[in-house]
Order: sequence, then C-alpha cells, then structure tokens
Amino acid sequence: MKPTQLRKDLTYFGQFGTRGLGYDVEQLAAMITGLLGTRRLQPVILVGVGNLGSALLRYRGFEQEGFEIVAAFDLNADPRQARQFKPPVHPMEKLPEVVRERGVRMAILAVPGTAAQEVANTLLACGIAGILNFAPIVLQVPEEVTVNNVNLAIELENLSYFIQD
Amino acid sequence: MKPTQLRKDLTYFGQFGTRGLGYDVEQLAAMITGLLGTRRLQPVILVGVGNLGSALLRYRGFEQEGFEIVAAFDLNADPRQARQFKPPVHPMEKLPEVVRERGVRMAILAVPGTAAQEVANTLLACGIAGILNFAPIVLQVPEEVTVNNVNLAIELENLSYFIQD
DNA sequence: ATATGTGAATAGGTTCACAGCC
DNA sequence: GGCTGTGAACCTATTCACATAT
Repeated sequence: MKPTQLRKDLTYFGQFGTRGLGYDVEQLAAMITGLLGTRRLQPVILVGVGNLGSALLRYRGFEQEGFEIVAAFDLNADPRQARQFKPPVHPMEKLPEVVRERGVRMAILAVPGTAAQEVANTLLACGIAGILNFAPIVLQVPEEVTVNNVNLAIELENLSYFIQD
Repeated sequence: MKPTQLRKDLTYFGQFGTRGLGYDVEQLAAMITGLLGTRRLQPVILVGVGNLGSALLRYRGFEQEGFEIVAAFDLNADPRQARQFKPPVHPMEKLPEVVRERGVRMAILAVPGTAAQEVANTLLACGIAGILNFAPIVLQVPEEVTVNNVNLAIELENLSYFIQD
C-alpha cells in the first residue's frame, strides 16, 4: 500500500491532517475509532465452545480492540458450572436472555458447519446485527444482517496457490 | 457473486464447460484442485502451540482440503513427550530438520506478536515459501515468500463498522 | 430452451501529478 | 522542503449483451 492510497482513503471520511505538517496521530486514531464504532467497549457473544471456540475465548486480542466477549454458549454447557468461567459458558437456552439484557449486537459463530445455520437462525431471531462466522458454510441471512466469514482451510488453499513454483 | 463472474473467472484458466450443457462437476473440481496445487496431500507445519495453535492442531478441516499438519513446534515442548501427540509437538530446534526431511513449503504461524518476526526468520532460513500468519503484525519477508494474514480482531472491527445503525 | 464463452461497456479502485499549506 | 488533499489518468474487476454450442 502506497502513501497516496492511505491519504485517498482517509479523504472519503473527511480531512484529518494539516498540510506540510502531517497527521495528529491521537486525533486520527480517535476518528478511526469513531468510524469503526468501537468508541466504547462493545459486547460480543461467542457460540460454540469446541476447539476453536475455546481458543477464541482465551484470546485476549479482542479486548484490546474494544470488544468484550460477555458470554459464551454451547449445547453441552453445564448450567451449574456456567459462571465458573470468565466469560461464563451458558447452555444455548440462555442466549436470548443475555443478548437482550446486555444489548449484544455481534456474535462469533464457532460451531460445526452442520449446526451453523440453525444457530444463526437463533441469533437472527434475537436481533443480532453482525456475525463473525468460522463455520465453513455460506449462511443465509436477511440483507440487513452482516456476515463476515473466516475460513481457515480457504486461507491455506490461497497460500498454496501462490507458492507454486 | 453473479453467475457471469464465475464463468469469467474460469476463462482466465481455460475452457471447462460445454455450452448448452453445463460443467462436469468432477472434471471442474479436478481442474481447480490442480490450479490450487492441492492435487496431493501437502505437508504443513504449525509453530506456536498456545490457545489458538492447539485449536488449529485439533481442527480437522485442513485434511479435507488436502493439507496435513505433519508436526507442530513450540518453545515449551517437551522433547520426550513430542511424539505422544498426533501430530507430534517438537521443541523449536527440531524445526529445520523436519522441514528438510518432509519437504515442507508452508507454515502456520500462531505465536505471540512479539515472537512472530523472529520465528518467521527461522522459517525463511529453512526455505519456507508460504506463511499463514495469525500474529497481529506485518511480517517482513523477501518478495518470493507469500504471507497470508488472518487477524481476528480486525475481522471483528470490520463487522463493527458494518453493523452501525 | 438452456447453458457456457467472450468482447464491449461499465463501475470501482489505485496511482499520478500537482496544488495548497505549514 | 516536506507533507497533505485532490482531480485526472490509469488500471482492474464486474456486469451486460449476445454469440455459440447442445
């Protein structure tokens, strides 16, 4: 990425530097934070506490960027042990309640592909606005809901293509 | 994605369907497999067996797409226990040997950001051609090496931007 | 009829060249 | 001199319209 492109991109949102001097980094960062909608800590839930889900739960990189996983959900969660973890791992039934009470708008979906659409439907019914989907399927969602797919196998395939002699 | 685009994309690699009839799915799949360089099982190594690394090790989606994680490496691996896991988890010192012996060309990098560049340098020295990087830093690599970045925090930020009312 | 293949048209994104400001 | 802002030029990707084949 060249300097020109970065400047061009910024102009789509306004004018943030001073010519001849440069950008005030703090001010610029604050502007971007506002654009991204991460001005205050955003509550996120995680569904599916398998291998990948557990790793995401323990991953501390989200908080740093303004996200807080307020709760996780899994079919096999024990209601009595739910609060032993931090964030707590609840059974699926509790999902609508938590979403409502905490005003959650984003969910991380880390369940097997076979369960993904069904879980997504539950999320949609609760009014979730954005899904970060790790399941290797294309989710069917209404237009106003945003889905961001992360497919690890595809990332490897992509690499594979580019390293061919 | 519209049908036209898929057809257009395919034409960049040749002509695979028969007009009026359609595509022979099996033949088309074989062609794509060849293009991606996944005709035979590709050996991959994983470096960093923390939260994310362990999840990736247990993830079965890679094999299905033609990749085999032949070994993992971690600073804290116990040499005596190395072979107890499948794939085995070796200490870092063993990395060059395994890469050479198995003809490994791709590596998954799941170490903390602070260690990522150093580990990447080791990988480069062994002649690795592609890195799937989960560390939240921009790796410095020579031009002929391909890096594919997966940054989970950025994926969430991306979502956040699009779900703003 | 139905589906692919493709040149032309369109849209979108990147780079350039230079104007404006410290 | 050094850095940002921006219209124009350029390049790339997507869509359209239709030719081509079964």
